[in-house]
Amino acid sequence: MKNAIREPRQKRSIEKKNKIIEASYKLFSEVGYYGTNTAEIAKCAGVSTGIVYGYFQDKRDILISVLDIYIRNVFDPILKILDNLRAPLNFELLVPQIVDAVIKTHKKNAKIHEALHSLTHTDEAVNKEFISLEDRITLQIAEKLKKIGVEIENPFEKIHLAMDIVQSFSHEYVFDKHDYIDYIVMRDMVCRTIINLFN
Amino acid sequence: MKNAIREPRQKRSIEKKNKIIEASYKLFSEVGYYGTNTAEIAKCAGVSTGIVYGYFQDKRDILISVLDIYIRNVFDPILKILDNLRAPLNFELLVPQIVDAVIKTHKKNAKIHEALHSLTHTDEAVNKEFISLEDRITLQIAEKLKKIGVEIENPFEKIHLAMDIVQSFSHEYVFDKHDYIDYIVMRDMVCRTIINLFN
Amino acid sequence: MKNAIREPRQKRSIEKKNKIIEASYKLFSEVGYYGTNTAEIAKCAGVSTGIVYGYFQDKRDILISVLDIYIRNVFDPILKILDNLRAPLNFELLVPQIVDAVIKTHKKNAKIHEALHSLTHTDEAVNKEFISLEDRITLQIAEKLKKIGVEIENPFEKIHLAMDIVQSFSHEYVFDKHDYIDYIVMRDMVCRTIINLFN
Amino acid sequence: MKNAIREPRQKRSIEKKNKIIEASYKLFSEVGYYGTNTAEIAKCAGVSTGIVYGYFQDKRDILISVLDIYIRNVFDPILKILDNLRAPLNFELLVPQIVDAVIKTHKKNAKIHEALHSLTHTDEAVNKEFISLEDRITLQIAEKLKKIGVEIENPFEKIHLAMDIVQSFSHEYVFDKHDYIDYIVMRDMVCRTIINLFN
DNA sequence: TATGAATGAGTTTTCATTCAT
DNA sequence: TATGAATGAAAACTCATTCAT
Repeated sequence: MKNAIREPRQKRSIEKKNKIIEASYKLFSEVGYYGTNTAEIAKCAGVSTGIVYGYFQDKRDILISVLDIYIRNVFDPILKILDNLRAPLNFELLVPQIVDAVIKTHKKNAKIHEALHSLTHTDEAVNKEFISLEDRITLQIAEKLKKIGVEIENPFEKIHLAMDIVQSFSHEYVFDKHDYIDYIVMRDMVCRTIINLFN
Repeated sequence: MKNAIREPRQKRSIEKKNKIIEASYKLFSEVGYYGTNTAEIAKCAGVSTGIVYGYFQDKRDILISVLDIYIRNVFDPILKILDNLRAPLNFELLVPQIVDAVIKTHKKNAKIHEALHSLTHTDEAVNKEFISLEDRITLQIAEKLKKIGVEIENPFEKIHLAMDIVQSFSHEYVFDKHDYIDYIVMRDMVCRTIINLFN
Repeated sequence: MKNAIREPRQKRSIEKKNKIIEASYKLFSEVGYYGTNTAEIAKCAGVSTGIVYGYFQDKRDILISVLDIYIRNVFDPILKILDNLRAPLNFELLVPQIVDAVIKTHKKNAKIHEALHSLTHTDEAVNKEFISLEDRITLQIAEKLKKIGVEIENPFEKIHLAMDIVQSFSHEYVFDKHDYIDYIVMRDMVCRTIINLFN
Repeated sequence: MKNAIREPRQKRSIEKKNKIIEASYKLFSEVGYYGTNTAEIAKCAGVSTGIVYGYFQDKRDILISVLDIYIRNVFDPILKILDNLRAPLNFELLVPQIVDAVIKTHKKNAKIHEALHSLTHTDEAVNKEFISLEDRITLQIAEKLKKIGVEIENPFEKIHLAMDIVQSFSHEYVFDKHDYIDYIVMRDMVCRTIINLFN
């Protein structure tokens, strides 16, 4: 039972563990996983290097915790939206609301999203977590729609496609990379496209 | 004149440089940039570790060369399609062809795409190269459409959105991550969506 | 008065100190001194890491306590045998008894013996303790023999040699390392050899 | 094929690898395996820390190489003695010669012997190597005796016991630990004991 | 040009010991 | 006395880059 990881129960400890996760979140966002070292994490969290390994097995274990936080940050707003969904659905009103919500979430999480998503290629656990996130979003939306009596042909494919579109658009929108694009126009275009998809 | 990088003129030298790029391409695809070290690159290319620094400033410089190749691999098929474009356009026929072409390209390049794209977050030059690629694709398509007399409202936004959709779908298609998705159904959905966008 | 080590007087304290020693004894036996860390000792003893330093100066100080116990475990059976020694000695009967007793002791202590003895090379105090143990065994046996009127030429050398032989044989016997050796035959050989030494 | 270990072919490289082994041999002898760190090994060998890992997988791999050298240093003199053995054997002359030879070998190797032997407890490979050494010595002696026509009852047990006696005595002799022992007297006693064993 | 051995700063990780509670 | 979280120095090991040949 070497290297037993403290599962902190006391408030102070939990706070310290969270500080380490927050520091890592921040640093991974800014300079990526490979650009961050454990000494910097410790320093940024205001703790010693040693205690980092009191709370986490290794550097990758911190990554997983950061990933957890990220996943929650992304998934929770979606759940909230779904909770408030009532029949009959007015897609004309609903879709823009959702698009704006996703943009808002993405604005807050874009950098850590990039940092974490860039690891899907080389870290199977991270990859799985992202896939699972997509699965959960798709399936929960499908379930909800069915529950409130909205009949859709090929619901999984439609929802998933819509999600992909909103996601990649949000990314474009947030990073505002191309000066020949009018992102307001593009936003409306995205909404229209998705509305058409569901009608 | 320290660190003067040879611009190889002799055939043998050019071949050697290409071998290094190919080896890197392969290794970056398989285990990513950070998972590859220069000794492995040299070994895989069949050259010495030292000579790598005869052809490249540093490891990142190899990355840039690999990126160039990748960009060309992705952009060339698009150029070819554009070259063959003649008015009047039949979107019903054209869009599926393009979608399938992008899928085909993506099948060949998906892994290196991930490896390289994951670096956009931390490497500004890589980031710019990806943005520029999108710019060039969007603008060239727009130009071509104009040239052959196809009038479209908000062409940049439409083309860019279409590109985003096709790209993210191709990624889904190639990695085939979700078992509840019928990717054939989804492909048709993507085509339909894009056709609607342009009509 | 920094680092003042408590000499535990209360019963509970003495018990706690003993628990730490026992835990260390066990762990040193299993994975050696360097393979054991103080956190494990504390955990195995059911105490906090901090209090270990209430009873011991440092990790090495625990080692010394473990060594003390070991020395006692080895020396006491010998004392008991010596106490029961009465003239005239029948070496034919006595030697096998002693050999079997040493084997028995060794069976119980072989692993901790190895763990501790392996430190004689780098820890002078441990080394001295082992030398002193041999000294005391040799001298006490010599004294006893003299006391009961057994005259032996070069008693120290003989006793010491006999002790060495019995010890190294016990080690062989306990670990049973060589399959081409019949350890029963070897045991009789050892007894015979020692009997001859003293006749 | 990460961390490929150089198998040095060039003379300079072999020399460097040997230097590292020699430095380790020296340091392990003086302060033991756990008292030596790789930086010190490198410094003592006059090389960089990095190149140590060019020649060896890890620190333990150096240990194994040191062990190999030690084994050879101990085994070769025995082989030489065996080679020169001719019937009829005069044990009265032969045994003292062997005892002195073993003492001589031990004088040269006692410290590294202790350092390496202390690891048998925690490193199975080291343990096996020591057992194998004893096996080879015992079996080769037995074989040789048979070859030159010397008939012995229970040869393996006798030879092994004799080896144990000589070994533990050599150890005593070299470290000269007990001032009440006359090691010259003890040496004769050892010789006598072994001669009796074989007659 | 080419080799591949060599460098050494930098990284992750461990653990005896201390200290706030 | 007792706790166990916290410290930080030190360890093993890696790898981009250089350099003697």
